[in-house]
Amino acid sequence: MVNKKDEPSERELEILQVLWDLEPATVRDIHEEIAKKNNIGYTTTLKQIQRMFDKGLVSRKKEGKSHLYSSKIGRNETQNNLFNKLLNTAFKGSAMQLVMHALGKGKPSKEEINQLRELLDKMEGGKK
Amino acid sequence: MVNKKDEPSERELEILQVLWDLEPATVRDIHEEIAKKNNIGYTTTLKQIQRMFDKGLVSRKKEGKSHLYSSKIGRNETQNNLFNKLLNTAFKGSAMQLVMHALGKGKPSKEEINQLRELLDKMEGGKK
DNA sequence: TTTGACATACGACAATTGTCGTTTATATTT
DNA sequence: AAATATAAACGACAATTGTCGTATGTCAAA
Repeated sequence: MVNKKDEPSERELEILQVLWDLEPATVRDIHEEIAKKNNIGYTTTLKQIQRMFDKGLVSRKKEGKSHLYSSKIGRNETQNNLFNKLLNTAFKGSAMQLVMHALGKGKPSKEEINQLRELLDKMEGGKK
Repeated sequence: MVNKKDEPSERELEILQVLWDLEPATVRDIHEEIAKKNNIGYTTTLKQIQRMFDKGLVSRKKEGKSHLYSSKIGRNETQNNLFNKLLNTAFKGSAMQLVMHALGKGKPSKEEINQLRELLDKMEGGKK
């Protein structure tokens, strides 16, 4: 079981996001959240979640007549995977370039800028 | 009618990367580059590129018996799209969080750190 | 001009994804 | 218990993607 490379699809990602905030949650919970931004039916969400269960992306536990779902992969782990993918596919592996890009886009507040400076200081300190 | 999104697929991205470096390039050129990392046949790459042409992702021009392809979307534009997607799907829109993440991963050299400091200074300046 | 060697065109097929409609099971309310 | 409301299970279907195999077109050497 080396590289299972189980990347969640677009919609699965959306569901995971909701789950990370609400878990454990019912399909209804999740669907209502998803439906705020997407005009899709309940059974569509249900199906997606069931497939995610089949794939092992989420776990569940019976509760009354419904199920309570939880994610089996963490937000952080997923961030890592997706980040690395982006890094390698579009930024040729240059994290610096990505950082620059990110800074260029999001306009950090003064506070955040200082926060970043601190981080830089810390990095420099702990190195060499 | 499932999805009419205009984002390159995984393999298409790979092809675009090669194109951005080599364009204009023949299918053979591209394939040989792709084949260094993937064990796939020539016609597979050809098919992908043809589909990309049909979708308008690349342009081409006849040259002898083959075609010379060029990308119709830029590297930067694509970086932007993918970056934004990542930002919104996995990082809840927090560019700062993403920056931190990136810094945590790719150990910047001292020079790069200083380069970043400069960028921060500049940003702060232009922000009153 | 016939023959290779390539390039493109075309069509197929399985897996994945997004989306539903329909049926079945189960809890809740009369 | 019968009726009602919900949730889950199933099964379909079309589009997309990754992968090829085969057929066809074409340029250039024998």
